[in-house]
Amino acid sequence: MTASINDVARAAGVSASTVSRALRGRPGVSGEVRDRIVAVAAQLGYTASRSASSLASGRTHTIGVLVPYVGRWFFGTVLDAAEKVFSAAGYDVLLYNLGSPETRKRFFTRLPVRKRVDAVLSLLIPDDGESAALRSLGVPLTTTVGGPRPGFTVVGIDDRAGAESAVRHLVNLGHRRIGMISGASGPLHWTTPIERRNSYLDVLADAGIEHDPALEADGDYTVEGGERAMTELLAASRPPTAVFAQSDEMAMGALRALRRHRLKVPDDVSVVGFDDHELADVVGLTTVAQPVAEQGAEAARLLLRQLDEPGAEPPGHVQMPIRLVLRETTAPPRPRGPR
Amino acid sequence: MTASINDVARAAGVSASTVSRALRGRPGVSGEVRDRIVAVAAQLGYTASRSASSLASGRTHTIGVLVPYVGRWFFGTVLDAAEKVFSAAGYDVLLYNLGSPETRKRFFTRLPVRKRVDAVLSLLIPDDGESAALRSLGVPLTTTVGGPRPGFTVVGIDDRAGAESAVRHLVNLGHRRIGMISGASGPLHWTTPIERRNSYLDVLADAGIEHDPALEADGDYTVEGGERAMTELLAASRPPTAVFAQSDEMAMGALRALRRHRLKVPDDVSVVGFDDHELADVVGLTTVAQPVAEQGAEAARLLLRQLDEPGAEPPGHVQMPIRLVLRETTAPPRPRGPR
DNA sequence: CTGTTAGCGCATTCAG
DNA sequence: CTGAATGCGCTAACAG
Repeated sequence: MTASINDVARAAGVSASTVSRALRGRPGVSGEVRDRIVAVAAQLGYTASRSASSLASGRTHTIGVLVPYVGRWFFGTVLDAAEKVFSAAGYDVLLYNLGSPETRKRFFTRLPVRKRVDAVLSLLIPDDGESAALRSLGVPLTTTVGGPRPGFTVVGIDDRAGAESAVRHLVNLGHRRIGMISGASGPLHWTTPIERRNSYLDVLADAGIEHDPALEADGDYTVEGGERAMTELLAASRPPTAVFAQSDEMAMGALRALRRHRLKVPDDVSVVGFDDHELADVVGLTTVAQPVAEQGAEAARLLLRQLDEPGAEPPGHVQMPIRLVLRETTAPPRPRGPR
Repeated sequence: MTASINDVARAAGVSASTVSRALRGRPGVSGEVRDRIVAVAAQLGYTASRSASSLASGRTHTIGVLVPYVGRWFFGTVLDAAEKVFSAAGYDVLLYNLGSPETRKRFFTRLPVRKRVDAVLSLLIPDDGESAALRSLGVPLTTTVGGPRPGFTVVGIDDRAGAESAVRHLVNLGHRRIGMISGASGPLHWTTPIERRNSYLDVLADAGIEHDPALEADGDYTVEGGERAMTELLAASRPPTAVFAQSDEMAMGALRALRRHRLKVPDDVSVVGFDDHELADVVGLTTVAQPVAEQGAEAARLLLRQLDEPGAEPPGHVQMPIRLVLRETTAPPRPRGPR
């Protein structure tokens, strides 16, 4: 079997406690003894068992990260950045991929992170029951999505301002029939699509444009969904001349649908997305950029700070900047004439 | 604090051992008592501490997953699928994002998974030293990349056949100046780019086409790298009329470079990628499709099987099918005339 | 500065 | 079928 702390203690001619202290850099060990212990440990390939040390100390040096879809660009990017911060600080990451309602439900009823993590970073928005479950863990909680929540530190963006800049851009170009592809049927309690929709409605109202329900479709936050939604919109009696997609993935699906219908972008239809996906530039997509990796990194940092300073009051809500990136999928509507 | 096994035992009027047996579905507990214990545990919100149970039993119910870049589509997709299989079987996932040489080195010297996982799934190719370190863990090992390795079960694709189908497709279209964008400067011991390059050379030789080193460039497996590489190729004295990119992300970067140079695809230059990225269809990219999520799921299943049947000899190497997907970025070269 | 003594919470003998 | 003891490997409190 692999070496235990007692093996190291014996080999170094000291007690187990001294080994423990020495290896964790705690004070109370003379330099000479410490060096010897470190050398012996290295030579034996000793690593402390996290299970045992967690059990004894109550600290796990592990962060639980909850993600709806690791395969999705947005979440993968946030996770990547957050993991780097955690691992640099000596923390391991326990990953929970909670995309389907069943896995999600199972997670929150069994709560496998109990007694297993020092903190939780949630990339999904917990509903009230789920929030309560998480709070019952008694560890710091942070999320990168949705609005402020009691008991959570949230790092996010101003969704309303982002959506507003997108829709206003289309209005300013002269569009009057502006469609929207939303991501409404996503996870429960996902307020993002609602916020973005509200902005959309506000801008239309502000511009004196009457809202047409036939110009809204659900794209489920996926490429395929975006394609379906765009196809739906094109089937309307008076199709839109511009579309705001609530995510770049849906916008790309919309582009695909438009291409299949032999419609030119932006000549026939303008499209604006949201996220600034790494491939948005490849397809020339105009979009609302948000600092995705930075949100993950910042959320991780805030969580670590709470671990370091248990007393301090954590920040409730941090907002990162967004900005509209103009590319080639938006232009003024066709002068007039029949489509 | 949160309930312990003794709290449950006391509340149910039984001993801790009975609680342990009942909750884990072990035989030796009467139905009536079992029901009572389950009810009490649920009511108290009891979950066994993984640390304690690992320490006592030696089993962690945790899988370590090593990933070079979680943010990349390929790895995110593999991870997503693998995690679902693991969690469905009751295993948690400890994620290690080992993109940079430093984090990678630290991981393999400190080996934080020691005594912490029941098995390891590596989405990166360990070099010899790293392989030895992993083998020293004494747990089943599986990887989804690279060729067969002693001590590992590997689930992958036939890289040579994949690259061959891509390059042969270009040759069959009539191209003679065929460039390649490879991903050579990736992680150490990453044999994939080498295999694919060998195929490229073989097909050229087979078609009687002389290999021109000026037609090869390194794209680092990223969109930006692909763009840079394509720009390089276009600067050659006799630029290629077709390009094989070793990944879709690099192919998309190449498309961007071509667009910036006002070159038409496929009229001026044909492009074929590798992977069948979820957005390949959006940009109409011809590519070699590989079953990405399936590889993750299959690798996870094989690992679980080894955990269930410790005696059985694990399969050494499983190959998944690839296929060429024809879209709109490939066509015969321009008839003749000056470019 | 160092060693000794107790658990951390659970799974696993072994008795009964 | 059930309970009492024992120890997993480590850290923390206490002595010295």
